[in-house]
Amino acid sequence: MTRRVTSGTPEPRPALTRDRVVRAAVDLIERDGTRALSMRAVAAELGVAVMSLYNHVPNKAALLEGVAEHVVAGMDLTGDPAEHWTDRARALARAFRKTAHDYPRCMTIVLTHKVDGTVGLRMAESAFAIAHDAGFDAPTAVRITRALMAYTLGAQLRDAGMAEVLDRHPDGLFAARELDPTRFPNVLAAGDELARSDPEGDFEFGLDLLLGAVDALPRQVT
Amino acid sequence: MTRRVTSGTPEPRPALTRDRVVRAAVDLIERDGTRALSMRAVAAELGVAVMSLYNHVPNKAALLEGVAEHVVAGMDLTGDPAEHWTDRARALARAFRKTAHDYPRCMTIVLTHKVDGTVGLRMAESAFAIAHDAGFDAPTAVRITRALMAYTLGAQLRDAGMAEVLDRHPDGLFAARELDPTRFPNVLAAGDELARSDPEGDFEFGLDLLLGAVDALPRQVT
DNA sequence: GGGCGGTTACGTACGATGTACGTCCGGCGT
DNA sequence: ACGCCGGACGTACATCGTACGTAACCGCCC
Repeated sequence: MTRRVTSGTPEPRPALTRDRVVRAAVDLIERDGTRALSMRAVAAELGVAVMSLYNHVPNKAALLEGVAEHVVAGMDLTGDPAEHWTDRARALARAFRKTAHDYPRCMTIVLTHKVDGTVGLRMAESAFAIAHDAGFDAPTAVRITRALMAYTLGAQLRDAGMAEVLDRHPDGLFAARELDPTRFPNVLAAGDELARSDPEGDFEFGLDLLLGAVDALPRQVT
Repeated sequence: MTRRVTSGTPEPRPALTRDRVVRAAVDLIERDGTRALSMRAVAAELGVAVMSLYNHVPNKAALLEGVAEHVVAGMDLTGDPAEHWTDRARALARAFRKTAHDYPRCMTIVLTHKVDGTVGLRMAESAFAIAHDAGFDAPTAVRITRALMAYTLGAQLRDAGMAEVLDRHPDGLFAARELDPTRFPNVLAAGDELARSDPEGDFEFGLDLLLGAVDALPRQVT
């Protein structure tokens, strides 16, 4: 069926590679959703037999892990050390948000599978460097980094869930449901204010609060 | 094989119910992990044929949804309105953390499947009531609520990932890996400080920062 | 009491999925 | 020249979710 590569005849098949497998998985996830990711689908995407994938990826879990790593590896974490540290932290968070915007479906993989490992290490390194340059001692810098990451991760998780729900019920969130006014007086009072969707604004609001509070913390005695 | 309930013979089978199905799923998840949850396993847990479950649950996704709802429904969200609003918010966040501690594996289901819907509504209602009582106008209260929920969710997500990684590599996080000192100078400098695991302390640290910052915000003109 | 319709438990069966295993082939070292 | 080894492939199987048809049981009306 499929011919092999021979020296004389240039083949359009560019040799299977772990990177190509991962990349195909990323494309497939972004196009058809995570639910549609199967080894067979990835193989079809590459025009390859299913079992050939296992020469480059031990199993599906590892493939997911590879997807997560690939996505975070694409983040631009470089910042200007001359800027105020809060601006550097903001830039870091926004870099995360940018790739979350570029790879929305893969990002949920990242959130659920790989808060740890080499993935988190890249972000942790950058964040920790910033906190350290800001003058905090190591224990405080660790806590600061963790708080900022928690907030950033959580905001992303919320936005992802919100987006998923929005395209499942294109009309407002509360149009379909009947809310018991005695159990939910405040959300009903808030009304369409809760339905308003401004993920970036919401994110920046909380980020400003958090960064402001951190910046007001006492520094290490030097 | 299995006899039916007849009026004369009292059977130990207490009638299949959606609630019993969901409860069995919760137990199974907490005992054997989310990976082990299958319709067949749930049926076996209840001593029931597989297809009988579908009389009470339309499909597996709905069962997961039921699990999430069950877990959040068990949260004690009652607070003392007389307390300072920041303490009420703290109590709310701690209530979430408590059920996260009681149902660690189910909580990841909640995080990934149900940030929205009735689940979130209960927390949103309580949180929004607190923010409203604190004197903020509706738009600000919404943003405050979202920021606090983002932080809480993110912290929980991080802790879950951390816990999972810790029991996969019982020895330290960095013992196994070789870290490139040129790429990760700061995390290496931090050393075992990063390996320290104090989820509650970390969580309270960030929560205090966030709540303090929010409390310093200007209130609605009344 | 005796059908009887609706509800619920059940068994069978099918398509899809992850992957273990054996085979085969092309290029490279000797 | 020849063996060998890594990678591509096909087959096969266990397991999954669930569509469908069947049968047992309930309460009800005559």
